[in-house]
Amino acid sequence: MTRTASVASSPTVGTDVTRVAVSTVIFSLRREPGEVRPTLVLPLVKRTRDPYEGAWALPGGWLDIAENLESAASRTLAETTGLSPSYLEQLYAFGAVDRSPSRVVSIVYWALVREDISRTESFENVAWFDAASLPPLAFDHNQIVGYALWRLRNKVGYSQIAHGLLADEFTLAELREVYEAILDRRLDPANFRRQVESSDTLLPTESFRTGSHRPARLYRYNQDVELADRGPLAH
Amino acid sequence: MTRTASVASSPTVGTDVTRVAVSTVIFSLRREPGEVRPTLVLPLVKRTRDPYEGAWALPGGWLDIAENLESAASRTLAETTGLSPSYLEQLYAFGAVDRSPSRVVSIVYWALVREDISRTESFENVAWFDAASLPPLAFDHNQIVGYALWRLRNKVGYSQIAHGLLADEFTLAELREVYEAILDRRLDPANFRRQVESSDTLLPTESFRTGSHRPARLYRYNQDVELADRGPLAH
DNA sequence: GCAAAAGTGTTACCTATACACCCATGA
DNA sequence: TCATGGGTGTATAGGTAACACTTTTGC
Repeated sequence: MTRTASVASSPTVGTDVTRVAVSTVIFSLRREPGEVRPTLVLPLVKRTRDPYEGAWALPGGWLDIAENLESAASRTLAETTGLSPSYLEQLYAFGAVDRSPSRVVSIVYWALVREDISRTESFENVAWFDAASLPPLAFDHNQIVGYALWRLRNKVGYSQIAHGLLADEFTLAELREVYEAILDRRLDPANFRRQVESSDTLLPTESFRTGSHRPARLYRYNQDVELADRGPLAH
Repeated sequence: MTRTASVASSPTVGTDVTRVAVSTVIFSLRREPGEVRPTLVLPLVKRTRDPYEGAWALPGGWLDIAENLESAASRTLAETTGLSPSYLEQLYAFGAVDRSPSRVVSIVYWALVREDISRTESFENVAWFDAASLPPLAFDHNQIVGYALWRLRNKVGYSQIAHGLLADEFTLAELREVYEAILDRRLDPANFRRQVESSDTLLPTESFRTGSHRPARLYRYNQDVELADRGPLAH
């Protein structure tokens, strides 16, 4: 099934006011059959009108007058990808006067989507890109993605956020590969195991992933601990 | 000299659109003559109109159509306190539908001002409060200040931000007292000295602060290192 | 058996912390 | 000289990183 990604239309007010948009940098993981390590990918929308017609841009839309910021992020995320995020956090408010021909303040969120459901539907005008090698994007969106990547790499170091990219059950090697893809460096399997086991965030199951060499125990994410601190509104 | 703190008037558009405001949580330090340790203080503005008329609120104002976000924060900060900040960083964008009778998205910044210049002028309708014991504020401003305090305490742990509260030259004890006031706990003077000396952020001078017991060497902040990472726009 | 990944043990090193101790000044 | 803060030395504990080693599977 193919749907058309919704394209935001301008609000009814004129261009002499500041308009508020909400965009989201959506990260997921793709494991190519031949590839050794998974890669970080994100969905972009091809613009169908000026400015930057034809260029790729972050999914987003105008903030509705009766809509909370995070609701707008969830809504535009669902409209673009048909997915619901496992993690959603405000990134930054971009409001430079010259970032768009008309005055637009963009409240940007960033999100994680689990890999097992991240390719179930495809939408027109939407494509997934390798986060490490993006084309020139519309507006200041390259800068925004760069900052989101920086935040993700930072946060993976002191929170349990990597779980947000994995399916329900996973091996320690799979979890380590997520860290390696985000941080772009190898981690010692032995030390990684000890660190993550001592953090009380994993629940071992009695199942094993078999198929190659010695079977690896499957773990489940401990729902009792938050993935990460999501800001001032996460009480 | 006494000036009147400017009170923002509504933009010319109607109430059926989302308006963008910019507010700032401004931290400074006050050393009471009798007190042992300095306390963290912040300026608030008494509202002169509905909603929340008579209540204390964060300094701020409406975003001008041709004004960058950070410029608006600097402008309202200067209008309220007559000061320019030693540090200014975006905190968060607050946009819940019910946070104000009309729809307002507030881009909130937080700032540090040096103590030696933080009381040079006084403005009507402005008062400085102990950051640890605030009265009930207008809108969601108590929540906002709480988050700013959390961010300040966090950032003081991994950046050189405490220098932003001190004058040009200072002793290690004075710097330590800033940390103690922010973190609200005592720090070992010996270990504090070693940590800060090994971080390459201080330049020793040949001057000494005298007047009590053994004179203490004065240090200067090393301008080569940034106070802290200020976000995606600080290139 | 052999290769390779799963999983365990051991060690070196670095940093945070606690605290004993000496130094220099004002009163 | 004594009290007090400035400043140095040192021992300990906890955590990170490197890496040798054992276990268990597929082929």
